[in-house]
Amino acid sequence: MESRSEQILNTIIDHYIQTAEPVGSRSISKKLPVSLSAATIRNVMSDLTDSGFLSQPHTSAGRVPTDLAYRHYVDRLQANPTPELVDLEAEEEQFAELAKRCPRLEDLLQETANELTQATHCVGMLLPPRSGPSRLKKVELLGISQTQVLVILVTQTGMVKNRILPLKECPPQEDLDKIAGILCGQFAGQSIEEIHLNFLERLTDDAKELSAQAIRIGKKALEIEAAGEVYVSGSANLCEYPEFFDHHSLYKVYRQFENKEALASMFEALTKTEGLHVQIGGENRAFGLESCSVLASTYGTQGALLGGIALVGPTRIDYPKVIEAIGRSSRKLSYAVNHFLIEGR
Amino acid sequence: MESRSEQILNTIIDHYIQTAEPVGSRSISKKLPVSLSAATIRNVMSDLTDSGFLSQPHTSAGRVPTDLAYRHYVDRLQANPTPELVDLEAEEEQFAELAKRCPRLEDLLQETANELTQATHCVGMLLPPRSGPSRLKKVELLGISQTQVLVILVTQTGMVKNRILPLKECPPQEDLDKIAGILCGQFAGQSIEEIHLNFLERLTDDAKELSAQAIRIGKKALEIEAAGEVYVSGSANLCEYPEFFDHHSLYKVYRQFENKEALASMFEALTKTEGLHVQIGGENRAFGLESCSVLASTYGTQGALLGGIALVGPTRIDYPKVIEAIGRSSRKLSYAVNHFLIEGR
DNA sequence: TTTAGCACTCACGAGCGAAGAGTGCTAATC
DNA sequence: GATTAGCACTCTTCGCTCGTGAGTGCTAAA
Repeated sequence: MESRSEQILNTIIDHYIQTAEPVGSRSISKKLPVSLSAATIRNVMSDLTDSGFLSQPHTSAGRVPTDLAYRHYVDRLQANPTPELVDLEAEEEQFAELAKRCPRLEDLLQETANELTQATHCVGMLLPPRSGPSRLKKVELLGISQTQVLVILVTQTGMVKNRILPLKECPPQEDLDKIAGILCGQFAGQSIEEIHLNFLERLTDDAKELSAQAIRIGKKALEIEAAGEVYVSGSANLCEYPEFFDHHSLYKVYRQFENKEALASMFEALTKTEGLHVQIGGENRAFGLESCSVLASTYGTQGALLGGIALVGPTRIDYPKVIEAIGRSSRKLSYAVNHFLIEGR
Repeated sequence: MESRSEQILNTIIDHYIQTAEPVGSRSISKKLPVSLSAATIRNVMSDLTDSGFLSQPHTSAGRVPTDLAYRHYVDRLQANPTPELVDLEAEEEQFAELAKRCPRLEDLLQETANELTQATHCVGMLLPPRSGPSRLKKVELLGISQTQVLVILVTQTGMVKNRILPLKECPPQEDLDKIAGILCGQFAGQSIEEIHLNFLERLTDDAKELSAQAIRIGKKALEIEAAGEVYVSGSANLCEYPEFFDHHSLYKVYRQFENKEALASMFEALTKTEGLHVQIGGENRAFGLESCSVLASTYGTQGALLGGIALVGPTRIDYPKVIEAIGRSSRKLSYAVNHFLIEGR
């Protein structure tokens, strides 16, 4: 793809992102820095249509970028990132301000997601950091009925996870306390994930004190619960986009937003590797969001708390702006997670 | 208001609920059990319009019920409740099934809300039971940094609440354990609300052991956190209703659904007294939902866990059906809460 | 290779008229 | 006096036509 047609394509995309209307050759001719007649642009546009970068709603209308065009546009954007004017000091200050307002990590995460959706007019999604890699601080076992034990795990970052374990018969509270004590003594300071993987191997020296049932309870207690909740914010924003004025397409998207399994699997796919991931239109078919673009970024660091943040909008999203915004938020969240890690040590 | 015009009004409402189209005199004449000509119906409809029960989109169109009409309709519905064919045994069985699937109270609540939204095509809202009235089982204090204490409260119903307490200086863990131990010893089995109200009076005999700071921590630890999260489910359902095809009205409503403060204050207003509450159209202006009807019911019992469940739909909602559905759900949730109370004792 | 010119296409909006649903009023009927 | 039939009237809706204009594709000249 030679440079001139690429330039024209990008101009078309920019224009379409602003107006949401099919773009004609004349408006591009006026907008281009080099002087080219509308006829020339038309020839190029015709070629671009043939190669699948543009499409026409009808024969005599202007052109609309296809998913492929956006793909190209975003790839170029990511290959030549604009030198971001990041004022790290100012950011850190802002963050300190935020951290003061939100004593709990969860609140801070939500607050950040809310800010992001307001700034971008997209729908924000937040995957809280997985507790797996964070280190155990305390285990508590409480019998709450003849057949149920309440397990409370506290991590060194101050996260509290709890679930109820169904049992055939619940041992007396003293035994539960003893099991919890042994688990704590042996595993505090280790990552929950690791403990769980090698539970039996690690549990050797004090194991004789424990009955088979106790070992079973201990092992179950440390099971990491299913992938966390996805927090969705700003879903009303989608109503503003002309591409979703049609209530049926809106319905389809909103349905997906309630399909927590789909969202979780989306995040799983998008946070496999660190950094920013952009998925455009049809690339999201697996998650039922083929009319949307999804931009996702990880935050935190591998091995520590790793979470994900994503923005969902129409494919005609303002990629440069949104990419910058999500970058800033992801830095903010990384600060936050580190902050809580250090403070929580 | 004499009986005949009331009958006609109710028939109009029923018809409008089904079709969402202005109702004409002829269709009512055909639908009424007694035989009346369209002209007669017209006279009555004209009177009803004068007294504010009906309105006309334009002069030559049929009539549409006003909020006042729905108010009448619902009041009559609640005054003469249809003898519900409630098969309590079957319900209890269904509930047992559900309880088996959802070991945690929270999951059960959400699952029930989801079922309800699917059955009614409304938006469901759930206010989890307030923890205030439930009895304390355990208090845990964990220092997680130089200036922060993590407070974990466990109730006898197996609810775990946690928050981080900012402090000038965090005492050593042994002191925290001691404080927690004393709190537990003195207050276990009492309702959190009560403890908090009379904290100082109740804390006498062991108080000498505690420093001023410890007492302050203890008091703060038992503070009931702000009104809980409201869980919203099925918001996509609104897209299906013709009254929300206009994207702007949809936007307004969805905005409100994200305004958690408004929702919380709505629940506060609607769960002040036990039982079912119906708020129609303009009656919801304070919560920004003047284009909707809200049906809310409490569940659980005063003094135990009291929560709320609500359905939001267009004012043209199928009141009889939805009232029955919410009644069933509220019974189910009350079972659940009792179940968890008894099991958790 | 680029550009000017031109014929052609097609959505969009305005304007118009017929159809139809529904009303309000009046006069006749029970 | 209530009810009803009849009728004129209103107003939306739908389909139709037609002009407009944005935009295209093609061709021939620069």
